[in-house]
Amino acid sequence: MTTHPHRSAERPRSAKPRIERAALKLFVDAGVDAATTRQIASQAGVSEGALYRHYKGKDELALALFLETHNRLGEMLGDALSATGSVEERISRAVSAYCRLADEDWLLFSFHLVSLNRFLPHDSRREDDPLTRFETILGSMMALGEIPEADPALVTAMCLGVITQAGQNKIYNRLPGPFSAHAEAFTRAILAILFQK
Amino acid sequence: MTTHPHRSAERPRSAKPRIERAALKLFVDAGVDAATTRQIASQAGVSEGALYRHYKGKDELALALFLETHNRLGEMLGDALSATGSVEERISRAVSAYCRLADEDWLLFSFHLVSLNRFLPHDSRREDDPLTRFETILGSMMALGEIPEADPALVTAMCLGVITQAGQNKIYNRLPGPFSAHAEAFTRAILAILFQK
DNA sequence: AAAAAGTGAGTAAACGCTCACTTGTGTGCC
DNA sequence: GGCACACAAGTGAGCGTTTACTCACTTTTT
Repeated sequence: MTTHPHRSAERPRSAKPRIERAALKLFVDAGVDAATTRQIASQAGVSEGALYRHYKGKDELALALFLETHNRLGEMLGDALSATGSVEERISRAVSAYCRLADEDWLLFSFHLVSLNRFLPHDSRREDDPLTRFETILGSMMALGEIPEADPALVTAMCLGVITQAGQNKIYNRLPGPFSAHAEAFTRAILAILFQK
Repeated sequence: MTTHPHRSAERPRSAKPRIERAALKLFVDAGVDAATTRQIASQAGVSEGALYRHYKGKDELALALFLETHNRLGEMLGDALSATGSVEERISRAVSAYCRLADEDWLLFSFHLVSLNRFLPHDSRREDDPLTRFETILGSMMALGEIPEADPALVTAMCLGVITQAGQNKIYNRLPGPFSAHAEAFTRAILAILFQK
């Protein structure tokens, strides 16, 4: 009677979450390649073999953790940006949602940020990729005359850079406090880029 | 008589440059950890031992290649931003110099961009760090009333993000052409962020 | 002829992963 | 309810492979 199908998370029913947290921490601090399966198991307080009951291997574990954020980000951006409302409102909602996701689980989020280089090139321009989503929607905003015409790929990069670089700097401890604290500043900066001159 | 103190680069006097180019390519494509010394040597067309005549090991090689860009960037930003002229002129010069550096040796530049995560945390807030340089100068611009007051750390992140994310996207082949082609757009975006509202 | 650069087989260590085994957990049967 | 059973979860010593690096030696440069 210690385990039910819908038991809440009072006591760890399995080692899986602890393995994931330990892996995340090591992946962010040392990199996926440098973090060893032994370190992950040790940090999680389980044996090395336990990892392989839940994942085929270290790479699959890393990919799963990356996609957890990546896919949520893709959906979230799609929802927020294609909703109704003015451009200002839509951008503001997207930025807020992004920041909320970051604060909700900063470790998971920062792993996504630092490992984009590892996984994104393989993610060859999927339709539901956050970057592609943003670019597509900016393109349609331009076509509708809601924002000035420009190179969508370039504007996308510049707008997203406002937030991603802030995230990087937060990882380097150069930006204190919750990420959401800067949501309004991000929104205004992005709008300034979109409507510049 | 095939080698002089100031012989130009017609024929490789040593394997060092070829090792560096091979390492750069592998480091960018696969990551520093995943690239093996055997691969580097093979790609460079030399034996594995040759690497150790020029560097203590793989890590030192990677760090040297990183610092080559990092230090130049630090000097360059200091020069451009602390020069005379209007804010617009100084920002424009800094951006142009940054883009020129990128185009001059894109491989070396992109290695710097993708490996910031590996080396910057250890680079604990050096005075001549590009990021710190930019932040310091933005702070003094604010103190002089040249740009509106704001959190310098946050504004620095947002401004640099405009360029760094564009660089990342160029690495992912999402931005064709030379990096300098976007210098003017970068400058305008940064100025829009600085002078927003 | 001395020094620097290059060679490549060899080494010790570390890695991801396996597997025979033990432990824990929920289920059907009486 | 109690018990045997099936299966999922966890263990950790051990395996094969790969790795960064060394070193005695050869070649090239000055």
